[in-house]
Amino acid sequence: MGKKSERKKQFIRETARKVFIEKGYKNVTMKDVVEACEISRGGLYLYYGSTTELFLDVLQMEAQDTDDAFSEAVVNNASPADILALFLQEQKKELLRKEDTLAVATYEFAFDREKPDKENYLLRQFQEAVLIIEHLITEGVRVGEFVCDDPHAAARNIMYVIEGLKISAHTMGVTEQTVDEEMRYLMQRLTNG
Amino acid sequence: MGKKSERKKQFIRETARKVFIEKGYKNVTMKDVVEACEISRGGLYLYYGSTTELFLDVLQMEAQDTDDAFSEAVVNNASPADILALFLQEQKKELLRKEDTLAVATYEFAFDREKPDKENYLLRQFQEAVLIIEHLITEGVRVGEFVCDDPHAAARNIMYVIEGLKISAHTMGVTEQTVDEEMRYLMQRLTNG
Amino acid sequence: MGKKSERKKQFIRETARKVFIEKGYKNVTMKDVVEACEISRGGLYLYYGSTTELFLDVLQMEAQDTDDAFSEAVVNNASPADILALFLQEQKKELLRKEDTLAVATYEFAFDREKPDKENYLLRQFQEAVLIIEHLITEGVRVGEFVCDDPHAAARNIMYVIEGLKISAHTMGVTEQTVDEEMRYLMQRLTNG
Amino acid sequence: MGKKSERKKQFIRETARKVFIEKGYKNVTMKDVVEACEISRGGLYLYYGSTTELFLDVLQMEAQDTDDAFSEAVVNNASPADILALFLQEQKKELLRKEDTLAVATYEFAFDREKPDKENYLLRQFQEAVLIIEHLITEGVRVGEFVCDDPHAAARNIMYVIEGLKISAHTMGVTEQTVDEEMRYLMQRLTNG
DNA sequence: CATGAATGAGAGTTCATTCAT
DNA sequence: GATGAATGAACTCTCATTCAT
Repeated sequence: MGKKSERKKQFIRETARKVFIEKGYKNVTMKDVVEACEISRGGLYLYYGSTTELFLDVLQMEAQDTDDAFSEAVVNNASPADILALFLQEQKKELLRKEDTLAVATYEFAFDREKPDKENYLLRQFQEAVLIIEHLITEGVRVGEFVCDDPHAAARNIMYVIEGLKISAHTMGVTEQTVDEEMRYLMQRLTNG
Repeated sequence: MGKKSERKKQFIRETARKVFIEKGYKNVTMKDVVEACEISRGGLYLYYGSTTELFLDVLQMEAQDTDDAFSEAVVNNASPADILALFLQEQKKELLRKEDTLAVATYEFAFDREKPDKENYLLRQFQEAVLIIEHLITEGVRVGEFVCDDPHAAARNIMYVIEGLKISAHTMGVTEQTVDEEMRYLMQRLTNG
Repeated sequence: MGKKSERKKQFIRETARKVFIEKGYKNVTMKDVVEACEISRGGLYLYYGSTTELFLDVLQMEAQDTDDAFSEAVVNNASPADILALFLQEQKKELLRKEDTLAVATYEFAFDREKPDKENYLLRQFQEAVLIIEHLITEGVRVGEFVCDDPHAAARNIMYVIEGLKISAHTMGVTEQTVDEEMRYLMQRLTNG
Repeated sequence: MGKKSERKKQFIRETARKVFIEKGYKNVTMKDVVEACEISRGGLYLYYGSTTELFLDVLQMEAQDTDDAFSEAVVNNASPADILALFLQEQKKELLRKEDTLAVATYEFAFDREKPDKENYLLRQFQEAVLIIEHLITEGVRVGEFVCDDPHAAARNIMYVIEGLKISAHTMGVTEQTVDEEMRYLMQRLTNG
């Protein structure tokens, strides 16, 4: 595949991303993508054989972008507590974003029984986040900002709360106030001891 | 619809429940249900006009059963800490049950745009659970079993952790050990102060 | 079939008549009739095996009623011109009645290829009307009210105009004024010579 | 849709026309058309979304062809009386054609409630015909062929007779002799005065 | 590479008709 | 007689996928 094709593939991927954001995963048909891209049916099949294949590629692209975001955050020279607060703010923003998020599509994809489960994107994201938080807590404890017996357990618990908030945001709804309160709750536990 | 057909409706509902457990929500077609029930195409439509209608009814049945389970638990004369521990054990059991759970179907249903959103089943379940836990914590504080400034916030946090564990169980997987650790973590916070 | 059944059959027939008026012939299903009558599916089949059978019976009932109307009109002792004018007024009223008419259903029925063409209701109605008009014209000529070479041809022509107005009323629409003008046109030809 | 598919659309339209002629309007299903065209189910939907859409297109095609026929007739240099006689002959031929006519389907279509009533095809045809006849009569009066006080009324009356004959032909049947007699009757009135 | 017409499988839905009660 | 649950045939419509150009 030459340079030109790669650009087209990228165009399809990005357009499909919007479609997945709008309609979730299971509701998206190849026809939807064809129409959104304004290309021919056969043209799409040259690049992707199914919506699953497409979504996997979208997900991978997403992962790269997210990794970059993470990196940026960590590169900051701020104190561990500040970075963690920043991280939670990021999560909050993501949580409350109703439009323009792949969250629902990603959940639906994860639910899908007959997908090629090459690697679990959600798991990797989760584990990476736990590692980062754990690291921050450890650092925080070291510099006296945090009090915590078991940084790993604390980090994992934070992530489960965030997961709980995320799924709740998309199923039953959460208010900004609720998220704020939960985030504060998480921080207090680390600072209060 | 007489007595006889009410029994049949129940039969369909229960059979469909198994189908939803097995295939989720979006993957289930009226044909699937027809085949599982071994009735005729038209026969099913006599009772339910769509899988959505069916799922709503399954959900309602589920809610009734669950309510009963809740009641039983609370009726016990055990101490608040014991009841909460029991409750968490129930949640754990539910969490780890991979087969025989409507969890995924329920999530998928909640994601569905264009469903008649009469009342949010998940939200109600969540709020009821928060109330119960809050009550238990308050009681626990009163009898000196728990230490807690803000029982409502604590209760809600517990439920978000459980939600996080639940969705994680169905997307990235959680081990029994992890659940145990999280549950212990939650209890400790209430007892340690 | 006893007295009671005959009454029920009549009830069905009359209810079905309303349904045919409302929905035409082809659009009416046995289900529609069952629902309109508020009887059971099987119950309807005890009396009528199909909508065709039902419509034939409705038509026959209609014919009887219409015959009575005709008789009344003719029994009058008025002059032939008066009776003919009266007849045309009746036709006008029928023509302009948009609701409460079986006209469309009757046409649709006549179009139906696979009906048992026992006897052509429309043809009989038409021929009877021609006979009556012809008779009136002959009488009118005799008493010097009308001038007409060929009463049969004139009568038939009048009926074709009326048929033309009737079908037009239900396909393209006709105004009361148009009908009036046509009716006057028909009468003038008989009186002007 | 390129050139090639326009040809196919035309093929479908023409094939469907035959189906409508044979079975009327309401009896025709998409399946019937698919089978007549010997194409796939989905293939038909590529061109037409419903039998209604199809029929509207058939009707429009028909209108074009008819318009051409009209034009030809009028272009003739014959006398008004000759042209009118020719017109009536055309109508007679159309009237008596039992096979190969869309008349019944067109009536059924006109009866259909819930159709998109963009423009009333029958009405337009009727009004155009009235205009032409009126013009012919006026010309005929001018050149001394016809005697007529009110050409518009006469023209409209002629059309109602023809409508009456047409609907009668398809509901109760008319003989060629009857049509001839009616046509002669119409001409005589214009020539006799 | 790209197109888009074509296919056919399959889901949804409605009803005429039957039959056990 | 009467009921209404049950069946199955028939239709509508949508897409994934292929293939000739």
